[in-house]
Formats: sequence, structure tokens, C-alpha cells
Amino acid sequence: MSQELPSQYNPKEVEEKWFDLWAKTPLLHAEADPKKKPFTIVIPPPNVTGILHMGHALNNTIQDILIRTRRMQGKEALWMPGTDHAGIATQNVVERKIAKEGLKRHDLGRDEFLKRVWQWKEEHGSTIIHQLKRMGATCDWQRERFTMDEGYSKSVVEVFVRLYDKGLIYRGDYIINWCPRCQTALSDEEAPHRDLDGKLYYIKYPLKKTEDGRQKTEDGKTKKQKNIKTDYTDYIVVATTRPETMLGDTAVAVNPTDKRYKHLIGETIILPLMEREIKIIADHLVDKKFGTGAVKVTPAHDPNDYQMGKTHNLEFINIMHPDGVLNENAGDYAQMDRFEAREAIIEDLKERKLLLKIDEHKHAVGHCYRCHTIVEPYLSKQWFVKMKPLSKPAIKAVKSGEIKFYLKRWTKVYLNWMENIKDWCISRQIWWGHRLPVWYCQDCKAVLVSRVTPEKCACGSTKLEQDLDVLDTWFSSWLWPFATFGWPFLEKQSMDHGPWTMDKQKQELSYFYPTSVLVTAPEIIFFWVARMIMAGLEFMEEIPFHDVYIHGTVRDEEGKKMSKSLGNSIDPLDIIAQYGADALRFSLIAIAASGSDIFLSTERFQQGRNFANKIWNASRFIMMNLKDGVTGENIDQKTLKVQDIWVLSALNDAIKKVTKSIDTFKFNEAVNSVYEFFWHKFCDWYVEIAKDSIGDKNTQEVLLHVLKRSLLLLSPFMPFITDEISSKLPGKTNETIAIANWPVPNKAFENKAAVCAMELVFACVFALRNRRAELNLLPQVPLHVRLSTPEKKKKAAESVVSLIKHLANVAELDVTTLKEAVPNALSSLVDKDVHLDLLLEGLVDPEKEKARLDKQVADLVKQLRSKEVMLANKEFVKKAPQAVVEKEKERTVELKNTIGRLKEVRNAFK
RNA sequence: GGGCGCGUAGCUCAGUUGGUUAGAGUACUUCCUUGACAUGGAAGGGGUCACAGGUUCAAGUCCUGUCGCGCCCACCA
Repeated sequence: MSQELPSQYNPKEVEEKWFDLWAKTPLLHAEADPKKKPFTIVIPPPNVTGILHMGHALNNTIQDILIRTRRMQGKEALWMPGTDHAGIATQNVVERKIAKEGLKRHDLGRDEFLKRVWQWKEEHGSTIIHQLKRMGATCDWQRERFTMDEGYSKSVVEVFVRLYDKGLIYRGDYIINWCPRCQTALSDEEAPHRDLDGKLYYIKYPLKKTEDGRQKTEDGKTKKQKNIKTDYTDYIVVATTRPETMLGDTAVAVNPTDKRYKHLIGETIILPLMEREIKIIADHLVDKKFGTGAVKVTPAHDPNDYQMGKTHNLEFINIMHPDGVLNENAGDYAQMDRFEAREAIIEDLKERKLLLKIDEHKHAVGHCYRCHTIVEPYLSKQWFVKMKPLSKPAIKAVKSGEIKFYLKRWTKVYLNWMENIKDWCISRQIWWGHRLPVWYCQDCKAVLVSRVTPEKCACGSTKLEQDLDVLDTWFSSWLWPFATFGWPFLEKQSMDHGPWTMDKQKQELSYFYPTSVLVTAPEIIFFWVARMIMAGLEFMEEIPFHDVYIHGTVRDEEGKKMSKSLGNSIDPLDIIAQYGADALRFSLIAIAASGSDIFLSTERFQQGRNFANKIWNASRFIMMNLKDGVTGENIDQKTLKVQDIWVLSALNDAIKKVTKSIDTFKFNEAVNSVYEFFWHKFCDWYVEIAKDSIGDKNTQEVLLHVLKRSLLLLSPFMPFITDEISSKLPGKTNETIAIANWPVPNKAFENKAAVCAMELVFACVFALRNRRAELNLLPQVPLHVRLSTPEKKKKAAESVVSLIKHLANVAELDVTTLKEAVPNALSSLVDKDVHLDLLLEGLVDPEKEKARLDKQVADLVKQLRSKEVMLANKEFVKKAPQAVVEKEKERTVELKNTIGRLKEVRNAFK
């Protein structure tokens, strides 16, 4: 006995009870079945400071569709959730919080500050997890991990020590990306370049007079320097976008092949403002074509110049404090902010007539990905991972096809990065994160890298101090696929999802690893995907996943990336509140074609809401008509009607299509197939037809049968509403359909004849509705109709008479095999040799109808001609596939028949 | 500078390895409110598939070029 659905679909009411239940339901078997191939996904750990945005919503919906489908298909489907500690972001959040109390982190001290961060994490860190649950994500929540968990941290330390021992981690002074606001080093990936409208300043650097008081002169100028009028007698002109760095210049460089400057190489220059003597050097790094061909060299503040500084043994002068304020090396400009100093220096140069000109100049400048401050190339002592050795197997894994990207084009992006990989700066000058497992002996200056806190140095000293830096968050994230299982199992870890033993954890890891698929956004390829592949191959000696599905970036209507900072985001939580999580999920997936970017506006979600409403009401209608004992599983095959077979066969098609589309990561196709089937086939046609025999038990069986399977097919996309409805259907077997069985096509229901017969019904009903509209006949007006068909189709036609009568309000319908046209009737071709004549005495203007028919005939003749031309083409007949040619021939015959028939009808009008 | 993607209906986009008359959602027009659903039903209008060449019996689909838009990477200071 089925329960009733409330007459109004209320997403909020429906959804709120389900995520708790899913979270409580064991989604995995207690013991992994070694015979069953698992399906594993690890969730891209969202930033612990994060709140759900559309990107997350899309990402999680896709993963949830995959995991739900595979789970229903009987796989051991594990979805490992969690969050990463997001070092810089989280620290920033907490710093902002204590700033409200008028405090800075140094006021609190490291320990106290970290306490505050943990406190914040306890209070707010699970926000995003709750939001993911609210979206319906069926993760194995009891396995939730955090990159700062005790056990996970041990993996991080283990990895650091192993890489260090292997010589793949080193420490050194290099130019790195420095964020003066966050006051930490950043990796190259964390400092994305953005184009800025900058300026290119041309500055005169005076040459030092030679000993005899004369200056060297140049013989002749080259043609290329026409636009720069330079007095080479007294000055060399350099071009720079960052004039403030000139305070740290220790040379001027020119290209050794540059004829303009050849005679000046080795000469001395007086650095303006600082009045320091610097040399002119020659280096191939200098581009002759850019600016004046002469470049100022600031080895401590530019990566290129750093290179030159090393090769030419120049002095490295750091002119900046870590916060971007100039230091004592900056002379008069000390204590000025870097941009303030720029202005001041320009003013001073102008005053001294040393500024030749300023050009507008667009150039790309690195920005901190957490606070968007312009980063400073900064010379400092940092820790690095040597990447080349790690990248080699990672390149191979993708090239060999062991790991596949969807879409394929991302492979190139990955390989390009991997093949040009640079060493990874992993130390961060912040407090929140994994402290480097490095100690320095205060006595003998030895460096100790250790898994546990060392007690004393080899020299016997106990004065050991741990490195103050912490590791890049991604240095922990890249271990996610195996560290979340407890790797490296050094000791029994406290995992809160059961009475785990180390052995069992090891078993689990070897069962679930490598994982099946990774779903993420394109910008994460370098940060995470590439590094996970390297880590997996290095530490597990196996790839971490087989497939990488890259989905699109969610953008607003103007094509901008949706982000909080731009203020253009549509909040998924608002959409959930307004339309429901099912509508959100449905619409997101329907829009998101394989990997293309997604443009969003609120209206898009109405489609999802409307569909949910349709599902609700159709289900309600079916349920309110069910007799006791109807289960949807006891269809009597012998009494199936044409329409029953047709809908069951269409259901088979839908099952096949949806399953295949999900297998090939074409989620929009999947969702459109099930939408099309449910709404436009099942509801629009079958349910309408079924109303005529709604009292029959078998009709009810079919209705329920199709409904149940439709709900299963829909459940990965719209889990809440489908589970709610299923739970109220008779004969349900599971607590939740999240663990029900995925539907499979039933061959018994495949029947071509029935499908053809139904197509005739559609064509007839369609033609008649059309006529009604043309003739302004209300649906209530009964029609008289004759169907002319060849002998062989007569039986099929007769089998659907009652359907046509019912659907098009036809009072009389004769099926004949007569070929001649009916006078005073409107004829429609409804199949290639089946005509439908609508008898209409006096209801139609013969002249008008004649004209209409003439036009129709003319159109068809045109079509026929072009077909004839095509078929006369020998090449076509020879080369085209047989089926195509046959179809064209059939079509020609069809056209000829129709034309003849229409002419007859036309002439029958008196 | 290099790489990638996109130009299809008013709008947002689908369109499988080339093969009948190019589809959907939305918007628009007309009609339909007696019990599943107006968050609905029926019918309709609307496309030179950016442009120009080429390959082919056949091109929205493949190739080349042009124009427009977008993204990513890069040490032209």
C-alpha cells in the first residue's frame, strides 16, 4: 500500500530529512569484498576556511553522481571526504579575527596563536562539510580526514624525511615569490600573473668620466634606435618597470653582440641617487630589442638579474624589509613603502633630469593567490623540492595512457607543465601548518632532519632549534589519496571509523588504491593533480588514480569567473533555499557540457525546480491510483498493450543511454536523456494514455514499474526528491535508494512492432492537433477520420485505433486499404504510405485548401528533384554506405506517392 | 611570445566516428483552467551553423586562412 504525497512539492521539507539518513547509512560493506572491484574517489579537499560556492557545488554533484551510480551498480564505492588546513588562508582569517581585538599574531606568540587557529577550526572548520552534506553528497563521512590530523601529519613528515634523505629536498638562497602582506614565500603556482597597465621608465645612468677627463664616444648609431634619442656620450639609458629596485642595482647589462654598446662593456657607471659605481657587463640574457637594449641589474630583486648576479659575481643588495618597506640599504628612501618609493624616485630623477621618458607598458605581474597583493621577487633562504626526478615517471604515466584526462586536451596542459617543471618552494613563513622536521644545532650548526624530535646533535650538543617555517599546504595535499588511509602505518592510528588495526588499514589501502577517478577544476591541475601523480608514483610506486575528469569553471553571465572577491557569485545556498538542492544539482549538470565553462544565471535553476515539481506530481498521480498489491514487479506480459510495450522499451533505451553517458563522463547527456524520457515520453504520452485504463491492474503495474526505475535513474542527479518518493512507494526494499540496485534494460520489453505502432499514433495525433489549431477547432469537437493504409500495415493500424480516438478526441475512425483519396477531406501523410483523412464537410474553404495543397506539392516536387539528382550521381551510389543510399531511395518513393496522393486530394475538391 | 578553447534560434547552449528535414532549455505568439502538475498542457514563429577557400558523392562536423571573443602558461627588464 503506498502512502500519499502531499499535494505541494516543498523541497525544503523533502530534503531536510535525507542527508542525515544518508550520513548514517553504511554505504560500504563492513568488510571490503576482495572479489568486487572497488570504485574509489577522493574528494578534492576543500579549503577549511571555505564556504560552498558554485564551483564546489558542481564539483561535488559530479562526484556524487559517479559514486551513487557505481554504488548502485554494486561496486564497493568509497568516497573519502575531508578538508585541507589551507595554511595561508586560515592564518589570514584568524589574524583578521584577532585584529578586531586589536591584536597581531606576534602579540599572542606562536603557541597561543595556534591555539586560536585550532579553536577557529573547531568552530568553523566543518561549515563546508555541512554544506556538502546539504547538497546531498554521499561521502563516507565517518572517514572524514583533515590534513593536520595527527596521523596525516606523520605522513607529511615521513615524506619530507624520505625526500631529504634521497637528496630531493634542499635549502638555499634563491629569488622566490614573496607576498609582502602575508609575509611568506609562495610557490610559482601560488603567484599567478595578471596583466597590468604599467609604465616603462627610461632612466639615464651617467657614465663615469675616464681618467683623462674625456668620455668614450660611439662611432655611428644603428638604424634600430630611431625612436629613442639617446645621448650616448654621457649616459646609458636603461628601461625598467620597477624603478624603485634601482637602489639595489649592482650592474648594467647589455647584449655582447649589441654594436651600440660594445665599446662601453667594462666601463663604469655612477648609479643615480645612490651614487654607487657599477660596471657595464655583457650577458646573452639581455634582449637587444627591448627598451634600449641596456638593462639595470638588481640581483636581489629579479630572477633574471639573480642569474646574472651569479654568473658575473655581482653584489646582492637587498633593499627591502619583508613587509615591502625599503630598508637601510635604500639610503634616503628607507622606511618608504615600495610603491611610495617608486613615486619618490621618479620625482627625484625628474628633478635631476635623469628621467628620459615614460611609456605606457602592459605587463604581467605576479599576485598572491590568497590576498591578491602584488608579489615581490625576493631573495631569501627557503626549502625546495627537486622536481625533475619526480616528474619523469609522472610524465610516463600520462603518456602511456595509464592515467587519462577527460577531456583529452588537458593532457597537453599537464605535460607542458610537467616537462618544464621547476623546483618547488615548500617553506612558508607562517605559523599554521606542518612545521618542517628540521632542527639546527646551535653549537656546530649541523642540520638535522628527523621523523621525531631529536634529543641531541652528533656533536653532543642538546641546543637544537627547530626550523620556524611550515610547509606549503599542497605539500600535505599531494599525499591525500594514500595518507588518508593511514599511510605509512608507522603506528596504529586513531581513526574514528571503526576498530581499525594497522593490518586492516593496510588492506584497505591496497584494496582502494589506486583510486578510480579524480574530479576537479582546471586551475587545480598544477597545484594538486600533477603533484598527486608524482607523490603516488614516488611513495606508493603506483598511480593515484586512473581517470582525471576536469570540469569547467563556473562563470557569471558576463563570463567572469565567479568568486566572492568579485562579488558576482550566485550563492548555491540561496539557490537551495529558493529552489532546492535537487534543482541546483539538476540545473548545474544540465548546463555543464563535458568540460566547457559554465555561465550561470538564477533563471537556469527554475528548469530544475520545474522538473522536480513534475516528478512530484506525476508520482503523486500514479500513487493515488494504485490498488493494493501492485508492486511494479509483476507485469503480466500476456496482457501488455502496445503503449505498455512502447513505454517499457523507451525505458530500456533511457537506461542504456544514461548508463553509457555516465560511463563516458557526459553528465549533461545523461541528465538530458532521463529528463526527456521522464517528462516527454512517460508523462506527456504514457501517463496521458494510461488515464484511459487507469483502473486496470496491469496498467498500474506498468506505471509503477516505470516510475520506480525512473526514480532510480534520476537518483544520482536528484537524490532527495527521488528518495522521498521511493520511500513512500509500495514494496520498497531499502531504507534509501542510495543503496538500491541500478536499473538494467529488460530485453523482454524490446519490441519494434510496438514502437512502430506507437509512432503511427504520435503522427496521427500530431496531425489532428495540428488541424485543430489550423481550423480553430476546440478539443471538445469530435472528429471523423479515415486511415488509409496498405494491407500489410492494416493490423498494426487497427491495434491503435482506440489510442488515437482517445488522444485526439476522434469519434469515428475507419481503417481501410482504399487507395483513392477522400473528397472534401484534409489529408495528412502520417507514415510513408499511410494517409490520414479528416472528413470535414463544409468546415473548410475549398479554394484555400487547394492553394495550400498546391504549395505543398510544389515543395515536395522540389525535394524530389534534389533526391533524384543525388541518386543519379554515380559516385554517390558507389561510395556512400548502402544504408544511406537505400534510405534516399525509399524517401524518393515516399515523396512520389505523397505527391500523387496530394494531387488527387486537390482535384477531388469541387 | 607560446599553448588551448569558443563563434549554431532573441538569450544560454547541445550536436557522438562526416550521412534523411540541424536540436534543447528559456523568451516570444495563439489556444486550453471540470481533479497529477499553470512550477501545467497543445500548436506555432524564429537558424546563410562567424567569414573565405579547400578535401569529399556528401561538411555545422575534417583541413587552411581571416575576423571576433575568452582562458592558461612565460624571467621582454
